[in-house]
This record gives sequence, C-alpha cells and structure tokens, in this order.
Amino acid sequence: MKTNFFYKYKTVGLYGLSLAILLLLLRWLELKFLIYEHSFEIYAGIIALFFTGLGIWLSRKLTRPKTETRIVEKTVYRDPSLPFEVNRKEMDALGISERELEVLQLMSQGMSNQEIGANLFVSLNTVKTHAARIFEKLDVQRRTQAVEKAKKIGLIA
Amino acid sequence: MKTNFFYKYKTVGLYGLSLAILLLLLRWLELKFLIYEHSFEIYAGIIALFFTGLGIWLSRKLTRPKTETRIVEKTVYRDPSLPFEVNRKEMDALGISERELEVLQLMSQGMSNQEIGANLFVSLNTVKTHAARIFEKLDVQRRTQAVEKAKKIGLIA
DNA sequence: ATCAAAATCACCCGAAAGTATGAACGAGAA
DNA sequence: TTCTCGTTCATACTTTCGGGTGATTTTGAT
Repeated sequence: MKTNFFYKYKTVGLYGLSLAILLLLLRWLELKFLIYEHSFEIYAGIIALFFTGLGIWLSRKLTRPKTETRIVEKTVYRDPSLPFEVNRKEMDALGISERELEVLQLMSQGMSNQEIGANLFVSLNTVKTHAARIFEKLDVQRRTQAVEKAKKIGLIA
Repeated sequence: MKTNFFYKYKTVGLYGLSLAILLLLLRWLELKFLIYEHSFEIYAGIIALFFTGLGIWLSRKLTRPKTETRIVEKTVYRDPSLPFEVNRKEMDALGISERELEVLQLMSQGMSNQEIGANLFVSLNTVKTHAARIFEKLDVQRRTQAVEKAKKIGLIA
C-alpha cells in the first residue's frame, strides 16, 4: 500500500520530500535570477541523491560487524553456601583501609553518601574523601563500578 | 503554530536548512569567482563529499542495530553449576520491559547514563526515562539500590 | 484500522555525586 | 622526635543523577 509504505518510512519520505522541495526552490531561484546553464542544478541534484545513497550504503557496509561483537569479562563463580570472608590479601595489595572497607560495604547496600555518613557518625565530606580514595585505589570512576569491582575481588559480599 | 511546526519536523527542517545554506554558498562561490568553465567538477566533488557524509549520517541516525545480541557475563554469587537465567516471572510481575532490563544490565556494570546511551544507541534523556521507570518499578531511589534489588530477585546476573 | 504499550527524546530543576585542594590531628614507625 | 599514614573535615567547583512533565514515534495486538 502506498499509505502504508509512506507511514512506515515516514521519516525517509519526509527527507525525500524536503529534498524535492529544495530542488523546486532551486528551479525558482534559477528562473528568478536568470542563470544561464539550467542543467547544473539537475546534475547537482542527481549527484546529491546518488552520493547520499552511497553514503548510506557505505555506512551500512562499514558498521555491520559493530552491532554483533560484544565482549565481556570472565565469569567468576563463587559458592554461596560458604560464608563470606574478606579478601585481606587484595585489601592490602590495593592499600584499602578498614574504614574505607566500611564505606564500601555501606555503599554496596545502596546507601547515599549522606546515609553512610550518618551510619558511621562522620560528615558527608569525610565520606566523600573516603569514596574518592576508594575509587582511586580500585581504579574506577563511579560507586557502582566500585561495588562491582569490590565484589569481584572479594572485598565485600 | 510556527514553532510547533518547526518542532515537529525539526530534523527535516535542519536538513533542508543546511542544504539551502550549502547551495547558497555554492552560488556565492560561483558569483564570486566567476568560474563557469571548469567549476563543474569542483562543485560535483564538493556536493559528492557533502552528500556522502550526509548519507552516512542519515544511515547512522535512522538505522539501529538489527540483532542486539548482548551477552552479559559477570560475577555470579549463586550456584555456579547453574547458568544464570532471567527471572521472567518477576519481570512480568513488576512490568519491566526488555529494554529496561538492558539498561539495568548495563547499569549493573557501573556504566553512567551517558555510556549506557552510547551503548544502546539512544540519547541520554531516553536512558534517564528508562532509569526512572526502573526505579519506580523496583521501588528504589538510586541506581545502586536498583542493581542490588535486581540481583536479589534474579533480573540480572 | 485502531488502540495501547513501549520506546524515544526534550527541558527544567534540585539533589547527589565526584574532583581538587588544603589542612588538622592522633597513632605508630623510623 | 620527626615523619608517615589514616582519619577527619572543609570549601569550591563540575558533573551526573533523579524527579517531573510532556510529546512523538514505533510496534504489536485486537
């Protein structure tokens, strides 16, 4: 169906339409200013259309493999039946202090910095400082990443 | 209303506008340098380049990845003998959509909204909307809590 | 063909998070 | 004792999040 087709590719259709309108506008300009050679705009239009198509084709061709390749990290399983124990070795290796670990634990429970501060009886700024150090030591930028990594290396349950 | 119209067909309008500007620029060049003889090839080249770029842009803008085969392997604290499987029952019960689950997964990897958007080929605002819905459905306030809860009820690994 | 849900995007605003820097203080170690 | 480290706090600034609202488009089901 024509209507169906147009509906489905509405955006594309609109682009085409605008292109057509533009070409008409060109015609009008041409007549208005009495430009000599009429064929140029037609050529330009054809070239434009052709190379737009080419660009689309190129893009599709070149970005094809990008959608499928999605690599992720190695899976590390841990038996849940065993009681959790903090990996002190990793803690030492990364130089993470006791206090920082506490912050990390509360952080992993979804607490805000404010709440963590209230829990540990320290100020918001202190929590921020701890957090910043944690991020630095774990080499991450966000708390979510920190929690992620801390769990992976066995700092928190 | 004019603003409304423009808003509605913003993309098309911008497209047309840029096209018009380009053509006007060409015209200007034409008049300025009076190079009627050997100018055609130059015009053709410019137009070809521009529209190739446009085509690529269009393609990138309009097409989205066909099959988003995303394999998310992460640290699992459950039974290591069993492979992770999304708890569809909970998903349905909470009314969490497929897309929202994707956002949730990327969120759990510590990605920022910006990064998630880049990964899913959508805008930051869209990610925010999804996130807001997720928080609402999971009844949480922060992303860390969302990840926490999603893991608990088996939405993500 | 129509209708509802899902997905998309935008804008505003305030809150929270994160960065950078500096500094005070106590406990141990050199 | 001097020096380092961990802890604490502050100020200022930038970025990101999250809430609220409204809108359009796509899609699937009836």
